[in-house]
Amino acid sequence: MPPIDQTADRARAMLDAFGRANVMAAECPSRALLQHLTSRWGVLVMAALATGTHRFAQLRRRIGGVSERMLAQTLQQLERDGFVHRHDHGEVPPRVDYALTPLGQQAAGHIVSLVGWLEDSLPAILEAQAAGATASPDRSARASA
Amino acid sequence: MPPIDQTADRARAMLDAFGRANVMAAECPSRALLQHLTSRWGVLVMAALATGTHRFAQLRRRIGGVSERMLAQTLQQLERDGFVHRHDHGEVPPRVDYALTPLGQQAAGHIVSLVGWLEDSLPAILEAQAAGATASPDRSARASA
DNA sequence: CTTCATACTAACATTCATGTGGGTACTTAC
DNA sequence: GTAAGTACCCACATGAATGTTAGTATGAAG
Repeated sequence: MPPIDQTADRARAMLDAFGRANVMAAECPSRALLQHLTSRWGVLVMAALATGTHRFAQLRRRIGGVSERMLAQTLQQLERDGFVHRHDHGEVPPRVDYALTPLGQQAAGHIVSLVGWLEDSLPAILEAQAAGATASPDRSARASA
Repeated sequence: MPPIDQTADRARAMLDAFGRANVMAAECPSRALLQHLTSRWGVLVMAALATGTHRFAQLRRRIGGVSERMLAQTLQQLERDGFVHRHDHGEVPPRVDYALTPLGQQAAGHIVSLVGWLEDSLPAILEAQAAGATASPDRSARASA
């Protein structure tokens, strides 16, 4: 094997830094965006908002396990990225609505399809895990040899 | 507003814990799976493997910024979950191939569509961010009032 | 009058994720 | 002989992520 492989990989990363976005390149802005969308709470917020406008407390109840701090932080992040729109009614007691922007709706579409697939396939996945677990006794093969 | 809203939210989470998977429920197994798939390196590994079988070092070069430790850890996680298949040729020097399982291919499909959309939409997203940043001078509205 | 709810922020504590450096057993290239 | 490549693991250290608690101004419900 010539070093062509390695060189090609590096060249590809370089090229993409220019004209086209590439999440595989660490410095590409798309990498950060992806991480926000796929962050622990980011995915769930996007999925929740995909079903329509929500208020803060409503999201908090909907998404099991989020703390106020994390929800607020995640929403701000997604707002900065342009995926979520925040509408403050300026009333008191506070009333704020969160909704997806057009871009957010597109992103959310892909996210819900992943999440939906996961939920639908859970049984199959758990089966596969169980089957795989019993069929992999070669974990210590190297140590014993 | 009656407390029906809150009760309904809780009831929904409870219900889903039984028959149907729901990522919104913190204890649902699907939540953990989702986090593995959408983890910092998990998404990228899945996306990389979606283009075919790779060797360890090949993945490491492809995915900008991964350390060996994280790549190994991520691959093991995905293998345990049943999304990735590891084939050790048992040769020396070591030679190990990583590929997606059928389930992994399905999951990867959704992931690449998200990633692909992100890469294609990056310009539009950056524009939206810039536009939104200039149009939101009401950050200190509450403090000044 | 007390409590709860709203939508947060700030400070502090902690846990988890991640990076770093070193090591293994062996082969190939220089 | 020396350096590099392979596919990792282990111990240690650090930083980022997350949780916890307290607090704000106000209205509605009990």
